[in-house]
Parts: sequence; C-alpha cells; structure tokens
Amino acid sequence: MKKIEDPESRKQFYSKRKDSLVKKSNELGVVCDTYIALLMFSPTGEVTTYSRGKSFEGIMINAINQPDELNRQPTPNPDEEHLMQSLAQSKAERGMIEKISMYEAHKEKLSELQKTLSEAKEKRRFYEPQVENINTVEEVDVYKEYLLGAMERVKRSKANQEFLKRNRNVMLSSVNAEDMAAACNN
Amino acid sequence: MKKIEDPESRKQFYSKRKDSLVKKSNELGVVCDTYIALLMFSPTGEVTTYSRGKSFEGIMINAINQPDELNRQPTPNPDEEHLMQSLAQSKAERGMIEKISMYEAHKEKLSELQKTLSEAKEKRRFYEPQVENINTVEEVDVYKEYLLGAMERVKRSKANQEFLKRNRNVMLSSVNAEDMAAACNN
DNA sequence: GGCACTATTTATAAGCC
DNA sequence: TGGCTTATAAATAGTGC
Repeated sequence: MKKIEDPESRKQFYSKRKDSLVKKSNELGVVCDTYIALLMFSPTGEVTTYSRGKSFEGIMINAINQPDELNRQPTPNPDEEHLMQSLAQSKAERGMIEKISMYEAHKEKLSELQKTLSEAKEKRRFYEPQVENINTVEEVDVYKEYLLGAMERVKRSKANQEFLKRNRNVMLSSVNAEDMAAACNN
Repeated sequence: MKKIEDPESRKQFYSKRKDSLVKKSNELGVVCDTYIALLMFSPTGEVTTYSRGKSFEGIMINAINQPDELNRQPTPNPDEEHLMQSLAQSKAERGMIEKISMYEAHKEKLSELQKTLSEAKEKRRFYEPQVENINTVEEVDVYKEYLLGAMERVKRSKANQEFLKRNRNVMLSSVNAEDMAAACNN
C-alpha cells in the first residue's frame, strides 16, 4: 500500500474511495446511532465533509468538551509547529473581525440583558426561534470564528491564563471585554 | 440498515467497524497522500479520532481556511434540528445564572466599552459582511454561549494548561498515521 | 466523470475459544 | 476483550461504454 504517483489515477482512486468511506461512516453512525465526523481533502485540495448525528461543528464541540478523553494520547506530529504558525497567521488575518465581533457581542449582550433581566422565563422562549435562525450558513461562520478564537486563546494568551487564575470568580466575558478594549485601542 | 437496539451488540459492532473505518481512512490517506480527519463517538460516548497527513487540528484549520467549501455542505441531517435544540436548551439552562451575574459584574463596563465603539466602528467597515452575520441578538447569544463554553474548558482543563506551557495544540488526537502504518504491517 | 459488468479481493458475521 | 475460522456479503480493480 503506497502512494499512487500518477495524478489521474490518484484522483480516480480518491473519488471512489471517498464515496465508500462516507458510506461506511454512515452505516456505522446509523447502526450504532453515534456521532461521526469525517473530513477529507482530495488530491486536488477539495474538501469533503461528512457528519452524522449533528452538524460537523457540533461534533467537534462535543469532542472538545471531552478533554480528558481526547488528551489521552497526544499525537507527536512533526508538522504541528508549522500548523500552529498557520493558525497564528490565520488568526492575524481574522483577529480584528474576531475581536470586533466579540465587542459587538458583548455590547448587544448587555442591552439585551437590560431588557430581559426581569423576565428570565420569557427569555427561555427567546432561544427557540434563535435555534432555527442560526441553523444556517451564518451559524457555521459563527462557529468557525469560535473555534478559531478558542484555539488561538489556548495557543498564545498566557496573560489570559494568569488572568483567569487570578480571577476565578470573575465572569469570563470580562476577559473578552478587556481583550476587546485593548484590541480596539491598538 | 437500522440501529442495533441491544446495547452489547451495538458496542461490539462499533468496535469492529471503528477499526475498519480507520483502516479504510488510512488507506485512502496513504494511497492518495491526502489529509483525512475522522472523529467518532462510541455508543458509550468515548471519542476516537484519526488523522492522516497532519494533526487533527491542523486538518480542521485547513478546512476552516476554505470556508466556501466547508460551508457549501451544511450537512443535510434530519436529526440536526432536534440536536441543536437540545444544545440550545442546555446552553440556556447553564447560561442564565452566568448571564445575570455577568450583567451585574460588568454593568459598569458598558460605558467604557461604548467609548471604544466609535473607534471600532471605523475599522469595522472593513469587515462589514462578517459583522452582519452576528448582528441579531439571537445570534449574539449563541456566539456568547459558545465563547463561555470554550473559555471554561480552557480554564478547567489540566491538559490544556499543560499544552499551554508547550505552546502547542494537541487537544484532539488519538490515532495517527504512524500507528496505523505499524498496525497494518503487523 | 459516470455507469455497468465481472473477476478478484476484502470485509464481515457468526461461531468459537 | 481479542483472536481465529469460515461461509457469505460487500467492495474493489479493471475494463469498456
């Protein structure tokens, strides 16, 4: 079993196997009623994703919420450093979007709370239409921004870590707020 | 093809098929020399990840950097709506207390943030489409909840903190190409 | 690129240890 | 759980259309 050198044959092979891999994944997901997420790059760089049980991002988030399991066997990966550089670069490109988005989020959050703070019960219902609202392409964008944001913070914000340690009881959004304020001032 | 109802049989089935799915994925990745990422939950909730070509996160990042492709397939999924509703409900339950506390804690920061808003707005013009995506209160809430979740995980996760020291991101990885190659040779 | 056909290989289920 | 055996089912490679 080794790499097919001829590009055409390789593409042909990929096309067939991709389908059967998705098929197999689907069968496993259905029969066992579990979440499956599959992401493949074709030899020409095209992305194919498959997911079963919930959205691809949703499954990612599920997995991230199980840090113990996932951290059990950290994979030593030679490319990792380079990838982290890519991440940093990607973040740099998106950083302003992210921070401004966070700022907007916080601002709207506060005004919303002012309106609904006395009606917690009604607020619960507020979430229902939201679910359908965001179950779209926009939702995916938002999730992606989150993944990027979370990973980036994990990667580099030692300051935030220390801040969190010192302020365990302080709401997390304060970190965001300061980040945003700092970013906006820069 | 339908769900196996007996839990024991289901687990058995999953174990076997998981291995063959990883095997197939690996074969595709090797023969076509492409990036493959696979994430599965067992019937008991255990996570298995496989990646070929680079780290799981690296492949995610690659995909995220191809937003058009990834968004083109928002996963036609019948269960998705229901699952997203569950997620939103869970978020609402967890988030309400936080929100109220948050509001109290940062009410005073609102004016300060509003000061920076005008500065941010100019920069924001460059990213208008992105900001538009989260311009409703509903979407902002979801965004906020996700951020809270992500930051909490960062705060809690011992493994993540260790990872921080190494300045690496290895949150998701349990099977890698080297392992598979070894396994296939045996 | 897809579809159909067939010979061959592989995966699988079932049983057993 | 994992390994082993075997008949059967499925997937695959090769081919032509």
